[in-house]
Amino acid sequence: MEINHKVHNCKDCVYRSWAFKNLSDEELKLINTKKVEKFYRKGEHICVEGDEIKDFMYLQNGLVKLYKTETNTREHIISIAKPKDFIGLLSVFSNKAHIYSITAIEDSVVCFVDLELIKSFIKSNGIFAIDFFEKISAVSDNVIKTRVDINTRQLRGRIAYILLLFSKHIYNSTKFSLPISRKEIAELIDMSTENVIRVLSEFRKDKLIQIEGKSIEILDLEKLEKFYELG
Amino acid sequence: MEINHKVHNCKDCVYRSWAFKNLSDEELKLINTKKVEKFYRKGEHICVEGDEIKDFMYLQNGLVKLYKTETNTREHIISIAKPKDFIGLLSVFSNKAHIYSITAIEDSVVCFVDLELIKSFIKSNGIFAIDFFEKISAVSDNVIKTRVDINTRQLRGRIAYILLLFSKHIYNSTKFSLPISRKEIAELIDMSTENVIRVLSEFRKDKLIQIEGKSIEILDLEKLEKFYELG
DNA sequence: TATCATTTATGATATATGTCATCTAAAACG
DNA sequence: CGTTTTAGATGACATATATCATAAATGATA
Repeated sequence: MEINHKVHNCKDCVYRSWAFKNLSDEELKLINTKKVEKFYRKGEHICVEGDEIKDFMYLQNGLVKLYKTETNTREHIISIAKPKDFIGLLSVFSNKAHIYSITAIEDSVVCFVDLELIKSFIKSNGIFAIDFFEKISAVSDNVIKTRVDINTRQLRGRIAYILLLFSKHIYNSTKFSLPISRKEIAELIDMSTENVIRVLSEFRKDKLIQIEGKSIEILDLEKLEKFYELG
Repeated sequence: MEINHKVHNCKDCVYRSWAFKNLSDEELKLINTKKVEKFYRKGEHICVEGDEIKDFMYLQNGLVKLYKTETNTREHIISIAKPKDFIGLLSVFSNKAHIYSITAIEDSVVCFVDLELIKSFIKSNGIFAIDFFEKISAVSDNVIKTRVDINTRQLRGRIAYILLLFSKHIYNSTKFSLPISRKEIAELIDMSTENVIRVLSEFRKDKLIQIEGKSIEILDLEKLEKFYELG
C-alpha cells in the first residue's frame, strides 16, 4: 500500500514555534538530521509497555491512545493524546522503560528525537529548558486533571465528558467521527461497554446527540454540559 | 503555643543530596538565604486553589494532601505527598495559579524556594536541570499511576491499596496511625464514607487488620495483597 | 464537668452499574 | 460472493455501591 508521506524539515514544521522555538538554527539543524519521522496507520503500535525509552516522542499529526494491558482482552486507557502533545509523558525523564503502550487511533505522524540530544539542549540552552518543561508539564498536568474529572463523575457525566472532549478539545466541531470504539470509551472511563452503548442510545433518544455508526453530532450542547456538571 | 523548630541550613539538609546535589556551594548558599522554611500544624493550609504560584514547594517533613474543593462539604483528594515530594506538582511550571489546595495531614515542614531562583539555576546549570526534572517527573508520574491503580479497582481493592500505601510507602511498618479520617479516605478513593468504614470493619472481622481508632495494624499482609491484586 | 459537634459504626433500602444472553448490523476475509 | 467475525444494541437480572436513618463513641468547647 502506498503511503503519500514526506518527511518535513523541522525548520518548516508548524510546531517549530511551539516546542522548539528557543533553539538556535544550529540546534534545529542537528535535530533535523537526527530526528526520525514515522507514519502510523490507525491501529498500529508506536511503542509497547516495557520497551526501552530511547527517544523523545512528539505527536505531529493524528491521534493516539496511551494504555496499560490488564488482561488478554482488556486494556485500560490512560489518555488520548492529540497533535502537539508529548507522548510517553514524563516517563521519558523518570523511567528507563515505557510504562504505557501507545497505539494510533487515527493515522498519525510521530516525531522521534534522540533523548540524549534533547537532554544536551536542556543542558546547554537554558531558555529552551524552561520553555520545554513548561510544555511537557502542561501535558502531564492535563492527564491528571482528566483522570480526576472522569473519576468524580458517574456514567452519564463521564460520557458527556468524552463527547465534549472530542468535540471541543480535539475536533473543534459539534460533528465528528468517533476515532475509538464503544469498548475503548469504556476502557477510558472505567465503565462496561454495554453501559457506554446504553447511555449513548439514551442521549440519542433524548435528542442530545445524533449517532450514525461512528459519526456523532452534538445537537444539544447545553444539556450535555449539564450532565457533565452534575456528574 | 510554642513550636520547637529551627530553620536548617540547606548545606546540612538531609535532602541536599537528593534534590540539590548538583548545585554548587555558591548556588546552594543563594538558596539558603532566599528559602523560607515553614512549619505547619496538622490541619493547616499550605496553599489554596487559585493562589498565585511564587515558590517551588518541597516537603521536608510530615505529610500533606492535595485536593480540590467540590462543594462546601466535599473535597476530592488527588494525592498524599510524603517527604522529598515536590508538592504543587508540575503546575508550578505550567500554571500561574495553584490548581489544587494543599493541607498538612500531619505536622509538616515545607521549604519554599522562589521559583525564579530555581528557574535561574535551570538556565545556568544544565546538570542540575536534568536531575531536577527527573525528580519532579517521577512525582507526577506517580500521581498518575496511583489514580489509575485506584480507579481500576473496586471498594475492597481500593481500601487494600490505601492500607498498603501507608504501610509500605509511607510508614514502612505494618503498624501505624492513620493520618486521615475515614471521610478523607473516601475522598481519596472516590467512595462513600460509610463504605470505607464498612470495609475496614469487614477487614477487622476477617482478621486482616486490627483497628483501634486511628491506630491500624496489618495482621495478614498476604490476604490484603490478594484483595489489592484482584481489584 | 456538661454540652455540643464530629467521627465512627451499622442496618435497611434505593440506585447505579455490571454481567449474561441474545440479536442485528456492519465489517473482515477467504 | 457467501461466510465468519466483530461491533453495536437491548433486555433481564445480579451485584456493588450509595443513601438515609440512627446510634454509640470520641473529641472539642465553654
